[in-house]
Amino acid sequence: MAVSPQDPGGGVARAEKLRAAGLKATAPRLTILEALETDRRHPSAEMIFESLIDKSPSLSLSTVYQTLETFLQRGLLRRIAGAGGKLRVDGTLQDHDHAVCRTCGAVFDVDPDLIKRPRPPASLPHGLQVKNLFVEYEVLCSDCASDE
Amino acid sequence: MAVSPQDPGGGVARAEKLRAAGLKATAPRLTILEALETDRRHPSAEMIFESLIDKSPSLSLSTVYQTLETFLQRGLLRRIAGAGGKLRVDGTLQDHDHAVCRTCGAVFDVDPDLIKRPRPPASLPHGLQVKNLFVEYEVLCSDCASDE
DNA sequence: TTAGTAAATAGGAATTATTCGCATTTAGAA
DNA sequence: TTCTAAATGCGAATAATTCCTATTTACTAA
Ligand SMILES: [Mn+2]
Ligand SMILES: [Mn+2]
Ligand SMILES: [Zn+2]
Ligand SMILES: [Zn+2]
Repeated sequence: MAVSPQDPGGGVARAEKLRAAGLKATAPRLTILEALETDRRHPSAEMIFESLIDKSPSLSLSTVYQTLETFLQRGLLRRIAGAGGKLRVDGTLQDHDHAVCRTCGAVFDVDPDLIKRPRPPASLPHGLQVKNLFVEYEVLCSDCASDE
Repeated sequence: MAVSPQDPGGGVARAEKLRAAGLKATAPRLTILEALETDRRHPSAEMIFESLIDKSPSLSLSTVYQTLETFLQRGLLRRIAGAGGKLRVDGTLQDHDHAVCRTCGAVFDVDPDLIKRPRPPASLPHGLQVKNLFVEYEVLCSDCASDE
């Protein structure tokens, strides 16, 4: 993560991050992790694949899917419900919310301090254990606002 | 909606509801609307189709999809992002939140008064017009909590 | 170093969810 | 009743994701 003179590009740090999560530091995982750290689009699996295929011609889309799933399970990543329900991911683990354009599905980051977020109860009726509370804004982005 | 002695089953009221929304009161729409009023599962298109196919053997799945889309556009319905992002719908327009089991995808209603919901700003940076604010609980349901 | 081994990958096939195209039917208007 | 735009049913098409499995690879421990 931190880029030092001894580790240009942060590759060693990434490898350690993977091992710390109990994962082998393989080439596909390292490239995907790097993409996640730099890609601010809240990309889909396909978007990640497309962004890497030139540099890593042997990468396969199904590896991207698998890797994202693995990363999600290890908490290296969070999933966003993009418009239409397709998988979008966010490599930024810092606390923040999302705004999704109801028309084009674009995802925007929202400062979490913009609203005072409610503190969720630890459990709900029917024995539901609360793991997380999400706040999502349904918005109309400026592009989509024009033609409507 | 109201079931009177003059309208057993509420069929006439439903037909009026459709016409009031500018839609033809067709047989598929009437059955789907009824299903939506009574099905508390937050069903998918397929679930609705399955629940109706015996009573309406000529109903087609693509009509269910189309009808849901139409109802969504007219505000007769709301869409929920079920687990994995598949389409789930909620015929209950009353204000309430949802809890989605991270493991099995089951959807539960949550009393909106459980937390004090933040009031969203009318707009966000980048010219985003806020249309709606959703609060969603990510939970572990009691079934899924046992085997984990 | 050098095997040995379990884990991970590539690539294609399969599955699932959803959408599309179009010929036929139908609700509601006239 | 007749007419017509709108809605439906059906199958084909597409898109997203998952599955299968032979091959490769990262780490282990000798
Ligand atoms: Mn984000
Ligand atoms: Mn509900
Ligand atoms: Zn937009
Ligand atoms: Zn569950």
